Amino acid sequence: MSREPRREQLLNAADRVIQREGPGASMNAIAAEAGITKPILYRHFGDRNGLIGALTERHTGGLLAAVRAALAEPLERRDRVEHVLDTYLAGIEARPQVYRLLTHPEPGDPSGAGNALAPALRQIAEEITRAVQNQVDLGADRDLLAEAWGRGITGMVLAAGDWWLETRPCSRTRMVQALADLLWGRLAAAADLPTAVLPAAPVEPAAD
Amino acid sequence: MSREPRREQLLNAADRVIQREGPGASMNAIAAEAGITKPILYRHFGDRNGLIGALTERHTGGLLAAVRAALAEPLERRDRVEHVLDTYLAGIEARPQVYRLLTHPEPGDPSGAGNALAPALRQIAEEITRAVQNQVDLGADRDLLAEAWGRGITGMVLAAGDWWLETRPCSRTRMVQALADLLWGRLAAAADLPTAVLPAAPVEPAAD
DNA sequence: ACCGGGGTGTTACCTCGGGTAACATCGTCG
DNA sequence: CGACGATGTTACCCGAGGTAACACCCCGGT
Repeated sequence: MSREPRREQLLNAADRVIQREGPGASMNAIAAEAGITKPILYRHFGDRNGLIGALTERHTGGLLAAVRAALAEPLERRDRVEHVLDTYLAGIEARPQVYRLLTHPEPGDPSGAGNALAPALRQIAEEITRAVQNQVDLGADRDLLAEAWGRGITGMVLAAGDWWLETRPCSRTRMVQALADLLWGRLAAAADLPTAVLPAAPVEPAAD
Repeated sequence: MSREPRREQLLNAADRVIQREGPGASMNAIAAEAGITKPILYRHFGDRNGLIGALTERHTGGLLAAVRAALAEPLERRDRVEHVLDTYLAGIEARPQVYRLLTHPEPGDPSGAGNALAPALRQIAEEITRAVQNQVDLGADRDLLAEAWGRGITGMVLAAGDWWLETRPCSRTRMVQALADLLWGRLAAAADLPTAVLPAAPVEPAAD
């Protein structure tokens, strides 16, 4: 029997323990869950990043495909955007731990790190960029705008989605509306409030 | 002489080594830079989080105050938004390593982690939320919208800012324009491109 | 029947980073 | 002087990533 099936088993085990302990689960823990010891893991995946990477790719497919499909949906643009937002939120809602892994990988490599967007999210950002480039007429600046917006929208949904998952301030559809409204320029369209000037916000050091 | 001055010296040393090696610099390295050994650091800051926290608070002040000031600027709303965006980008541009520390802390604590926004950024998000609540008339939903938007905008700028810092695809002012345009509903306003339907994007596994 | 290779697995170890214990020193205050 | 509180030290513990060396087991070839 080739290595593939065992690899799958190991990934399943890793999946379970991460589901249970969140990312950051130790290699020992994963090995134990699989009923084996560390060196086997390392034989199969090289190092921790390899394991996480494999695990990631496995789940990225689903989310990415869902988002891609949503981006290609033959809807009015606003509806399409809402559909994409809802798809993402539904994804992170369904399996928080897994998507935490996708969206908040342990830093680990100090090499090219410093990126707010994990690989899976970078793929989503690229998907959005491509969609914008292909679907929206943005004139001469379109490449720059599409790239910046792809990253920006992804980061926006990531941060807002995290907050939503944590605090559950409202239903998913309401959240989708809120974000779509933001992207739809409601910030620009809304009227000023009467007292636009306020008496200087309190400056407490915020003992975090 | 009380502990405060020494604390400052130690923080300065930590600052230097982080400037040089990025976040993730080891306590040993920091101690060495300060010309001392680890236990002293621990006496002063308790643990690594304590040190990083102190370091963070030290720099958070500047960025936060700048953003807060920009948010309170008596400008047209669009100009104010641009001003805030520019302030943030200027900040991360000026001292990338420092702001990497503020914006991408090592996870460390597996407790309430899972948040896309570091403490410093959460403060900025709150600042934005407050500004939106106080300045923009959003009707009944205003609390929810303001909170969601605060997080969302912060995440957007974080992700886009990281990308911009890394690849420098354009000038800062251009980047500010791109993001302000996004927030201003240009995505909604732009016309469709002729061939809105495309021949299914290639589905390569993306050997990341 | 023998042997070798490629899979399985093991124990035991290394390194490095966070964190601590125990001890030594210096200056100041009563 | 003595005591206290800060300074500093060496030496250690622990956990996690990662590796070396060895053992087993099956299967196919000669």
